[in-house]
This record gives sequence, C-alpha cells and structure tokens, in this order.
Amino acid sequence: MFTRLTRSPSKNCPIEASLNLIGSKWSFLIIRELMIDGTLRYSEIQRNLEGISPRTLSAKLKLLEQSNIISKKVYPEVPPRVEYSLTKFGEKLEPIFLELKNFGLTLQN
Amino acid sequence: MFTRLTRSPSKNCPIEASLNLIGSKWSFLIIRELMIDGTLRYSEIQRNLEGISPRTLSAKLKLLEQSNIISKKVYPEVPPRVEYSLTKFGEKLEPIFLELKNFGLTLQN
DNA sequence: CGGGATCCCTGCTGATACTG
DNA sequence: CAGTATCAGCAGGGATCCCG
Repeated sequence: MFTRLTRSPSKNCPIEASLNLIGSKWSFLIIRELMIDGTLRYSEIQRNLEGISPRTLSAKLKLLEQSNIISKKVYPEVPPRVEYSLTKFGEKLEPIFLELKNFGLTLQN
Repeated sequence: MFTRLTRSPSKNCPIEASLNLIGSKWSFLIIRELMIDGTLRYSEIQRNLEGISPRTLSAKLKLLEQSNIISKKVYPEVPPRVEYSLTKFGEKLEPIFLELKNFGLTLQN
C-alpha cells in the first residue's frame, strides 16, 4: 500500500525518534511558540504556556536544545536574561506541524 | 515567522488532537502496520509488534476505531476472526508519517 | 482466537520551595 | 530572572488470568 513506509526497529525508527521530540505534552507547544515568535525569554514561554511548571519547562528546553532544535543564548547580566530561539534545523519541523494541523482540523467530536 | 501556525487553546487544538491519536507509544506502530499490510488480524498485529500487551493493543485499537482511523470486521466463525484495516480517513495520516520519517532521518545520535 | 478484568509498577508531570 | 531540588500524584502501560 504505502511503499514509502517501512518497519524499523524501535531503536532507530525515524518516526519514533521524531515523536520522542515533539510528541510529549509540552514539547510541541514550546516549539510552536518559538515558531510563531522567533525568540523568547524563559519567562515569556512560561507565561504563554499557562500551567507549565518550571521543572517541566526546563526539562523540555534542555531536551530540545540537546537535539539542536532550539538554541539558548545567555546574556551575562543582572538580572540574568536567557533567550531561546528555533534553530535552522528546528525550522525543518514546520511541515510536520502543518500536516498535524491539517489532519487535526478534519477531526470532529 | 510561520504565519500558518496559530496558538490554539488546548481543548480544540488540531495539532494536539492529532498527537493524541498517533503520539503515544504504540498507536503509530499499529497504524503503520495497517498502512503497510492493509488488513491484519488481531493476532497478526500482536505478533508483529513484539512486546505489546493484549490490554494495550485492545485499548489502542478501540481508540483508533472510535476515531474512524481504522475499521473492525468481525467474522462470525469458530474460532472467531477479527480483521482490522485502515479507513479512507486513516489514509490521510500518511503525509504526517512521511514527514515524521523524513525529519527523523535527519536526526543523529 | 480475541479480547476483558484485575493488579501492579514506572516514569512523566505537577506543586512548591529555594538559590545564583 | 532563570532555573534546581525535592516530594508526591497519577495515568499509561505491563503481566497475568480468564472467558465466549
């Protein structure tokens, strides 16, 4: 049927790898914020994503940074300022987001 | 930046709705099996997806059926035979899978 | 064969308090 | 301001048994 899809063992399945990055509850929301606004401070993300705890936000930011999807810039000031932005690599996620949105719009109930 | 993306409240966010269907550990694997093979029996899916428990498989199949992504056909035989297949609607997930695969292939580590 | 019922367990996540 | 530390809760998922 869909010959461009193949079974991949879990350890190096590209679909699973992608979902590990964007599939969890907050990850895609963080990425979308940065897709829309370009660059945001930690506190701005926290304010935009109502309800996220600092612990979870930190963890997700760290994961996304390690995966080179977002970049972190620290300004040596007092009080500290930290800005997050989408990397060029992270921008490659846009087609996925658009497809997810397209499909989601066709769902009812 | 990405003007085709907008913030949507969680309750009717299309991206979140899509991820709820395919983002969990086993859901996308079940769908991919049916994308590749077209129609499969319960036991065939269970055999292909090594490690899935009957409880989880049942739950995921039920969810996907309720969302009209897969369809279930019961043959009144002894022993019973039940076949699952992707619906026309479910086939609309293919672009998402391909984009997820494409992106996943560009990830290293 | 295709599940449902039950119990358990782990890991993600939340809440809160605290610090450089 | 931008996190870390700590504790606790809960839901998703696993293991097992059983039944039509």
